[in-house]
Amino acid sequence: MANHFPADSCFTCPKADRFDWCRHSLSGLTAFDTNKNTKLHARKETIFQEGEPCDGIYCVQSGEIAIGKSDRDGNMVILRIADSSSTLGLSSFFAEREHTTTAIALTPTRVCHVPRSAVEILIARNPKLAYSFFKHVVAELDEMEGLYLANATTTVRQRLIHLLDSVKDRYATSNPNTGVVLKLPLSRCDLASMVATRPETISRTIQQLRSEGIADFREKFVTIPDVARLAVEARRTRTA
Amino acid sequence: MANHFPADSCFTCPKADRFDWCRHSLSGLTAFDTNKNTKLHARKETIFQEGEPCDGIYCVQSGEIAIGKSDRDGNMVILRIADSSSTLGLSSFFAEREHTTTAIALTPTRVCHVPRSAVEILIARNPKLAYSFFKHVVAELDEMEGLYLANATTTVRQRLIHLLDSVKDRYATSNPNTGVVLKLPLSRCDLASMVATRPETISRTIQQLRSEGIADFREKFVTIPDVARLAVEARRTRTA
DNA sequence: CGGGGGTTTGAGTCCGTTCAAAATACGTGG
DNA sequence: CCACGTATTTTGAACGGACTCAAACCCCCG
Repeated sequence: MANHFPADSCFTCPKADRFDWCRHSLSGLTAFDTNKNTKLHARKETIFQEGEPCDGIYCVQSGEIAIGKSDRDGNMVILRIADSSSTLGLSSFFAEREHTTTAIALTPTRVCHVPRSAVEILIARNPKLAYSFFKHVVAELDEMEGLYLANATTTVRQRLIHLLDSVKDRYATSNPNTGVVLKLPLSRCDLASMVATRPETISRTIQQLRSEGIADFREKFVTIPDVARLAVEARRTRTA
Repeated sequence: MANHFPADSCFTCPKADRFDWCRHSLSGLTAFDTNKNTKLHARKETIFQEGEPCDGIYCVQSGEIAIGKSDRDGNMVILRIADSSSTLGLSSFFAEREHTTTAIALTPTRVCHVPRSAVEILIARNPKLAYSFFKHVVAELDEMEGLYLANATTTVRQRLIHLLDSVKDRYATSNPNTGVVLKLPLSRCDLASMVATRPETISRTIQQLRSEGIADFREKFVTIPDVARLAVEARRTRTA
């Protein structure tokens, strides 16, 4: 499982620009350092799971993490993707209850776990921090409401295109004259979970997008000849 | 449109037990009273709308309100229903941006609008209040994640049954030996929006539930012979 | 009594699912 | 570094749930 080793110090946080909320709370960081816990997770490893008690928050230093939720039959959907700019577990932390989602590493990942007590100390010293966290959660709520709506009113093709559009900046590798090339940390199954459909359907939809000249999937690389077209195509229902 | 009249005083709030966050903040209520704005909305009236600037929060004193979101083509889904125990607009308020959802009265409704300045004063006097609000938003996020999952993995029939199950306490009118009777403030169109489908499908599903003896819809009244069965049936895919 | 919105019913179609098999990628050990 | 076994992905065919469009129906209100 996860690789344990001496915790990183917040004062030498490998994340160059730290976390948005962290930048403004440097004075309280010593509380963090005394209790922190840094772990390395391999691909597919679980960082935390639905139903597990939540005893703090997670700072993602590097890697890509899928945040998902599954029902009793084992069906799983990916709600969002967290990366090195993310802080995980905020909602469960503030609700003071078990995790309601599951976090799984999509790539090798380095994560700091900060226990409840340390977070509370930090907030006590800097009350505005709570607002910063609050805004994170609000953004997630807004995101979820949008996802829910999109899922109810669009086709798989539209959702997949929209997904590409929404991650095009995050995963762009190069921009030669052939168009933008994305390197997705997602398998076809992951893509399926993200647009709430089945792998078979994703496969077929990918073929369709290729034939339409919208996006060309090769392994985990996606070539998009005309990025601007994504936004347009995301609204079209008919294949025409 | 909405019926304006002198604002209610928080000190004589018609809501007997006040709001959970309000109960603990009585000392700051004078700030509210100076600026508040009480409105009466008729059925189908809009209380606030997506894109509108958010300049405070709303306390629902009485009535039922649909919180929805719609896309550019006018498709609308109902995300949740607010009633007299609800405070509206918290997420937009704390995100400090326009409303991302629309609130429409399902029944005649009495709502107090509390401007931003007043809320801020109240929070300043009682910082714990922010946590109370925070928890509200977290609960909504959790709810949305669950809805999203359910929508992706269940049929309309399952979702409708689950909906009945989840509102059975809120709308129960009587409990004669014929079973529980609910009085829903929802039209068939509203039901459709709540389970993310079309009115026609709701109509057909209702027929199905009647023939299965699960729920009998008559106008806005729903008779449920065996409430315990709802939870069971909500998991069954096959009609068998 | 005559609209008119909401609801129901019907028929046909489509998108996405399901199940099954073939093809391809991938990791692991020799 | 290659060969093999496993997992993932693709392809195919058939099915089914929900949508669409359209018409009939019904109830409420004026």
